[in-house]
Amino acid sequence: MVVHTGNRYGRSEEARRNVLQEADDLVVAVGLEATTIEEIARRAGVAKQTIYRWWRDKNAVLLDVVIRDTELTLDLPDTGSLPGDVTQMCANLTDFLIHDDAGAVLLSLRAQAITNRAFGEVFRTRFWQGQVAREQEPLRRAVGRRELPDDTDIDHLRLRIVGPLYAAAEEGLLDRGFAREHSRAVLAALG
Amino acid sequence: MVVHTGNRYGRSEEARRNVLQEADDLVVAVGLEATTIEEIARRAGVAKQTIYRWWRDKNAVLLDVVIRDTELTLDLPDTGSLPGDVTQMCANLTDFLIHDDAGAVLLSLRAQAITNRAFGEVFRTRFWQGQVAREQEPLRRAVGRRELPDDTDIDHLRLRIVGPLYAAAEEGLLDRGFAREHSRAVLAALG
Amino acid sequence: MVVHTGNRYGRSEEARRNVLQEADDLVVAVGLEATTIEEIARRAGVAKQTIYRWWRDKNAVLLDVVIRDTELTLDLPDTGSLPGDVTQMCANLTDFLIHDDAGAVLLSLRAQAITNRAFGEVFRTRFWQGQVAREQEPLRRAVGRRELPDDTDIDHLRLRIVGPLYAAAEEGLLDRGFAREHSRAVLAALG
Amino acid sequence: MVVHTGNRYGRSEEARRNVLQEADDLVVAVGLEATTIEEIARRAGVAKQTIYRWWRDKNAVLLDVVIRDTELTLDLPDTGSLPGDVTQMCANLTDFLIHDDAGAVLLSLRAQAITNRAFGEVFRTRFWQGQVAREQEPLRRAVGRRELPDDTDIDHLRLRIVGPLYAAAEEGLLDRGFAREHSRAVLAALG
DNA sequence: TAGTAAACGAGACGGTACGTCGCGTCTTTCG
DNA sequence: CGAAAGACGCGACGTACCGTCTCGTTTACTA
Repeated sequence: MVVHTGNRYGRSEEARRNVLQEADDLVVAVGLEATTIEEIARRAGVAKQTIYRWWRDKNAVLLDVVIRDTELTLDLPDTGSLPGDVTQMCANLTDFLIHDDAGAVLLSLRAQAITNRAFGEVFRTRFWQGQVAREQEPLRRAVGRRELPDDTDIDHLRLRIVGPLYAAAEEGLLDRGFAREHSRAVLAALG
Repeated sequence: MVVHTGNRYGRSEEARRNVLQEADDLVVAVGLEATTIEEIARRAGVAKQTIYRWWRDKNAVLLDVVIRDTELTLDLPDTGSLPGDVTQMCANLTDFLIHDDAGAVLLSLRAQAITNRAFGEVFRTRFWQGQVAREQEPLRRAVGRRELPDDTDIDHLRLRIVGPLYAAAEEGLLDRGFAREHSRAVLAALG
Repeated sequence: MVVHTGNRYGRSEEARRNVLQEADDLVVAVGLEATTIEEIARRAGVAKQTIYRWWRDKNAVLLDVVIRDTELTLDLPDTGSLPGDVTQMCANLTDFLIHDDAGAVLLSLRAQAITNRAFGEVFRTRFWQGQVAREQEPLRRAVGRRELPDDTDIDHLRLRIVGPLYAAAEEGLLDRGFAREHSRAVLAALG
Repeated sequence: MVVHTGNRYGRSEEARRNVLQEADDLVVAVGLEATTIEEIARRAGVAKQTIYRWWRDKNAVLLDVVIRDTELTLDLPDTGSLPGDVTQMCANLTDFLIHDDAGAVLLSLRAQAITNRAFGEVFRTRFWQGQVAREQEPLRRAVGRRELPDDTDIDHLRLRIVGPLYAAAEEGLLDRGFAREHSRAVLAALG
């Protein structure tokens, strides 16, 4: 594979990687609002214009960070049963939010989508719809397997599962124990 | 009550009210990030300095908006039983988040507390701790009444109750039906 | 006289003076093209926005430098005769172009008016028309005194007088001797 | 003559011609300052690098435009007498400055040499010294013919002849009538 | 007649300065 | 002495060109 350094045939892979990396680091270090394009550029050893050439703004850069990392982490295998899938999903999401730098970025972007309308639209279209679909998948499969009734309100159930996890993460109360306990409680209620 | 217009005897009540009102309106109209102190001042017919004299920044103004309105709305009476309290709390919170302008501001500030570290600290200290206490109250009372076991993890339960509501509000899926259905499901799981 | 430092009742005199001074110095030091607004601001201890608040751009700043200094220097007294006036005018213009920092700025702006169309328009309207009038004045007076015929082509004569001075200044050939010799030759031709 | 389109054995004649042509046109159309290398390249159908391969910068391109055209136009024949030579020189210079596109470029570069020090040096060395020599030539010949005294200050006389023409051109007052009138007046003064 | 090396088009890159926006501070004058 | 008005220093924004670079193509001579 040929690595381009920036010419008519493609952008610089190195620049792209550095920008994503430093943007991620900065958000983790100082928070999203204090993160600036100029500082990302400075730390990535990249010209500001190189960032603007490929991304609309700071949020778009971070969206790429999240998209890259979530697709690796949050696409979960079919364990064959609803309890297994839900437990797995809670564990995965928890690990991502707590241990992965991109998890912190995700929480920030989810917040940014609320305070910035234009970005909210982009966030939902480019990322959140997919994330919602990922979160619905185990439930749809369970309906297919007759583990859940046909008329199950998928979104409501989905929010009962993940809502507390996001809320706990925002309050700093999320950890693996919380996730374990939570999936147990949710599954008990379904039983 | 004497209304000052700004002199040696105290601040102008009118200015204070206008600022809070216009700040609220602006957040609802254009979102928190697009809301600026200069525009608030312009629309409130108030000098920028008058805002800075009484509030640290934009977020502090909005925090006052939320504090004023939550204390009226979300302090719920003791209905005498856990099911009644939980149902009431979900209904109240839902109404606040959906129908009250200050509810939109609250969602925005909750988001801002994530992206802006310094404000996060203030938000937690000045508002969120109180809100958490309000949300815990029905559960503590239920423990007192022996409706819940002594070793109940209050915070976990609290997040299982309100987490989905906040998450649903952020996704635009929250309405009274959702709240009713949700409190029913949560209570069933506790039964 | 009250010296304002920047408030609703007027701009900061100090800022204005510093900007004009440093702009002048910079042009003399590094040339007009290498002079930047950012460097002027830095050296004047002034915010960039403060410059943009009062001047359209770098050229406008320098135009003010020139206007301020030419009006003091180049408005010449009526000596009572054409030879006296012309000699005086050549001497004054020469001294200004050679010894006054603003003279260097004038030569630069005269050049800038050629390479930048929009500024050319401003330069002619705000300064050069006045300068032309000043240069014509002695000749008009001479016509009034019957020292020159009624049908004298004022502009042509004016350019025969000052054209060589500007050209010599641009080539670095201008000095007091040149000016003295030049006015003598021009007057001899008129005699 | 072989026309190369760009290969190891030489540069592309077509590219060279197009660049000079479009640079010239652009300066005439929008002025020197608004003329950019990128726009020249775009209009000439040439890569930016092709320009930088052969010229240091925009000014160097335009200097070539002027050099090419002045050498054709401004090298004047010996008419045999000072009056003939001076009249001819004024007429030629006037025609060049007014009717030839390269004349507009020359006025711009003469201006640029003032505002940009580095280019000023290049301009003088590569072009202006030669132009000065061309302008001196008729006067030197006249000294040789004893039409002018041995101790004539050539440069001063030269500036008295061409200075008003350049100044008039810059003010938009130059035309053939002005040139004719001017050479007559200058010669009368010498008579 | 295929190989090869220079010039080419295209355009991404690291930079610098631009002109704008909003921040939070300040000073003046008025009521 | 609080308020209106608004200038100020500051810092980040997003843009425009600069001059440099690398890529893959074209083309004229060479072996």
